[in-house]
Amino acid sequence: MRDLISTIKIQVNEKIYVKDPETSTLGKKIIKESILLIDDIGFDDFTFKKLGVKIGSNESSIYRYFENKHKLLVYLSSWYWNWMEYKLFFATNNIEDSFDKLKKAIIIVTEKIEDDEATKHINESVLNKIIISEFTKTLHTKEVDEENKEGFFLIYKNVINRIVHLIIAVNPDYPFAKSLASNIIEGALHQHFLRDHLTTITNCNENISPTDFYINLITTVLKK
Amino acid sequence: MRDLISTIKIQVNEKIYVKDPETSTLGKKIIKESILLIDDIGFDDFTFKKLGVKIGSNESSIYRYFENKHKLLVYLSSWYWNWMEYKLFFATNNIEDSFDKLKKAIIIVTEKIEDDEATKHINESVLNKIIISEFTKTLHTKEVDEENKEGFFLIYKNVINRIVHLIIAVNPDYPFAKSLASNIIEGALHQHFLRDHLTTITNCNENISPTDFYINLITTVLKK
DNA sequence: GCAAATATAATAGCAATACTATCAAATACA
DNA sequence: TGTATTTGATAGTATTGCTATTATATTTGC
Repeated sequence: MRDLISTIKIQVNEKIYVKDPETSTLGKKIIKESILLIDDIGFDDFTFKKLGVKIGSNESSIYRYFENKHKLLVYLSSWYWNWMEYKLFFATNNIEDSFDKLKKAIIIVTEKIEDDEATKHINESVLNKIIISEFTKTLHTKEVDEENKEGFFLIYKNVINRIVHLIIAVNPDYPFAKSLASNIIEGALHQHFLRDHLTTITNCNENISPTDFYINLITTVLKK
Repeated sequence: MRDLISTIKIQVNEKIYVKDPETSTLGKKIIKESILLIDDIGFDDFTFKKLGVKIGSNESSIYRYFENKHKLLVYLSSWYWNWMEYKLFFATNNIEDSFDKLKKAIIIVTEKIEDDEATKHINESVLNKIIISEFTKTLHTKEVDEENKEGFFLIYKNVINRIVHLIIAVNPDYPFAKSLASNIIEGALHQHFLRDHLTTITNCNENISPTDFYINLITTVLKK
């Protein structure tokens, strides 16, 4: 799987960037270092000027790759969910039993991420931290409907739809497969966030993981 | 209940504001019109300058009530969750059966909000729309840990804890009461958001509500 | 009813943000 | 080697997110 991911190019909607950052060393540097800088100072305080200083490049050069920092975050998110979809595919591909398959998928989308060494310019572990704390901001804008029409969130929706199909395979009579799937994806990020910051309103800690919570949830909810 | 709410003053942590907006007409105007303006143009584009123009007041006058727009949003959120807690209390107070009580509570926190005419300077229906699209931004900042220590999110956590107690009353053996409660509160906002913007990844629409989804969820999850 | 206290408005100003434009220098590539 | 493309450097603009100061209302306490 590691080798497969390193050869398959992660596809991101072309409208998200001005120039594809995968096509140059500066572009890859922008991706790599923006992940570290956003993790470090937070997306709200992140600017292209600061990123320029960090990578020893000019602000205006970064604008040649991304219109603004919002689009960069949408790009990083798309990259993350695309990578997640590959992981899902390879991890569940050879499982026969539909419930085991769903279970494996839930583990993949809710677990804490370790760095995948196959992608040298992206640290998935740090990217996962960004997704936990910043992903919601890609959706919660006044432009969400336009951007949705442009296909900015297609990859994210693909991941959810993959889970939807697995849920239906387990229990075709369950009437809320889509809501359950979107709830688990969003909810897992939220439980990770609560574990890190608002510890009194989650059961998740060093011993109990969001994965435990959601595996228990689907087991009872989809029981026939 | 309507009368009770109009007499009980909604309490908000004093550290959130510079001067209590409930103590003056300008303060109340700031609250009332900021809700409408944030709903109109979105929190990201909202500025004190624009609000000043809208209420025919000076930017600097608004700064005497709130340090910045983030604090104003935290204030509006606190007000909302405090109001929600009153609603929860009065709606569940006289119910004996623990499951009916929980069910009623879930209806209250997940349903679409109509304006409560008892509070003249706050349109709860519009405030609910803001909470759906902007509440997550109060938490997802680099300052979340400090602000949590200062008690900025106490009222929000109170609402969740109230649900936690109701869950435990229904099934004391269920091991994820806190995660379930925080998932439902956050998840319901998210399902409302998806219904409005990303309709393909939710079952919620004009006929099926987030309430239906979560009532079904607790019914199966907490079954003994 | 008047003085004192307080609240609000008006204006100015400053540093940072979020860009755009232009031109020069470096690099790639044919 | 010449040309195209990419990057860097510099400058500039409108807006944001404030703070400070002073003037003018408005409230209140006696």
